[in-house]
Amino acid sequence: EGEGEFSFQSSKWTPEEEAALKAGVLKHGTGKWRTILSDPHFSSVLKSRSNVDLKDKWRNISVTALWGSRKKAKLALKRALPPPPPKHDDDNNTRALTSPRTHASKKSITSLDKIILEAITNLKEPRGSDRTSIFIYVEENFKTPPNMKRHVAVRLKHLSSNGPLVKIKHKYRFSTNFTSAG
Amino acid sequence: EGEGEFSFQSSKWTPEEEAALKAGVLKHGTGKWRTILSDPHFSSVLKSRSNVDLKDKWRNISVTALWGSRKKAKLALKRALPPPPPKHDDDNNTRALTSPRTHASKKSITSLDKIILEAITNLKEPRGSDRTSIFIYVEENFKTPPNMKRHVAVRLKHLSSNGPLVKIKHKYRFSTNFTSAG
DNA sequence: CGGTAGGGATAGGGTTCT
DNA sequence: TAGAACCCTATCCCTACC
Repeated sequence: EGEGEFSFQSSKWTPEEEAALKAGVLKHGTGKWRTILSDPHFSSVLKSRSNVDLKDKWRNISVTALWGSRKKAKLALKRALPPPPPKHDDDNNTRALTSPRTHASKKSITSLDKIILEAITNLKEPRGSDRTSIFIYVEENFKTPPNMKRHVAVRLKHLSSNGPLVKIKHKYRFSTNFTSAG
Repeated sequence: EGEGEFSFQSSKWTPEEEAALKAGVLKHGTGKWRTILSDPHFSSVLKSRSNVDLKDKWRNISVTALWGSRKKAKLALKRALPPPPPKHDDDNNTRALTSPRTHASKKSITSLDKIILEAITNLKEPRGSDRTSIFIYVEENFKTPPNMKRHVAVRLKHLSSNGPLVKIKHKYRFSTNFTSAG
């Protein structure tokens, strides 16, 4: 077909299909797309989908689930960092789906408190940064032990109770942000 | 708090770049953004643009130059269909009945006059809908033959001269809108 | 080319900036 | 309000690999 003029077949996933996919992954595991499709329990709902469709959709679901809290932090990071080099052709959307740059350049943690201050400074959020943004910043920029969040939370509490940080309570939000006192 | 922020170089498209884009579309067709970028004939001029940039720019060009009122029609459509259906699908063929936006669900044309009236009704434009809005509505919601516009124009003329439609002439515009008489 | 993984491309809705 | 540039997400495509 040489034309293809106005023919799309963009078929959005229905909630039913998505539920079937999730159930299928629960039952058969990820990476078993053809198996899920062949399962008579899901095949009726998913009959218009291919195994590749399932794989792609599962990827999307996973990515967006991961991002719930990351998105805000990433946006803040983006704001805080100077504009990237003169926009080359790999500067399109696809990078968002891959791992954030290279983790090879992460520094080792030396002083957690200094790192926290660095995060808040670099995030440059006008109304301070909340815990999650700080977590993400640290995670993205340093080699972190598995219990980093707890350590950071402890230090945040300490730094704000008798240190250089100030807690900001918002009228319209439930989260508490942190900012420098000085 | 006025911090000297980071100005993003809003790289405006130069006439050369725009010409290269148009030539590229002529040569490779729309939707071949990466191909256009890879074409040595255009890559030098467009080297600071991404495939997504090309797509976006082409959309801007098309909206303003070719289809001035396509946007208006789309906005009207959006206005007209605000409450996405209460999610109420039959078991027969969910995909065909949901999401009027998917082109896969276009109905076959049976009665053009009825379709025209449906368009005007659903577009819900307070001052009636002009030809182009109606064209777009039909194009978006039905499988159309290539000469749909001419057919619709003929029926519009007929329906307004001795039918249920009323032509509205505007003081400040040159276009003529149509609305139901009843 | 049967199936999967992952990079990549595209369309279209949104957002930001002016 | 509008237009241009740009961002975000969902979907689909391509290729390497086994």
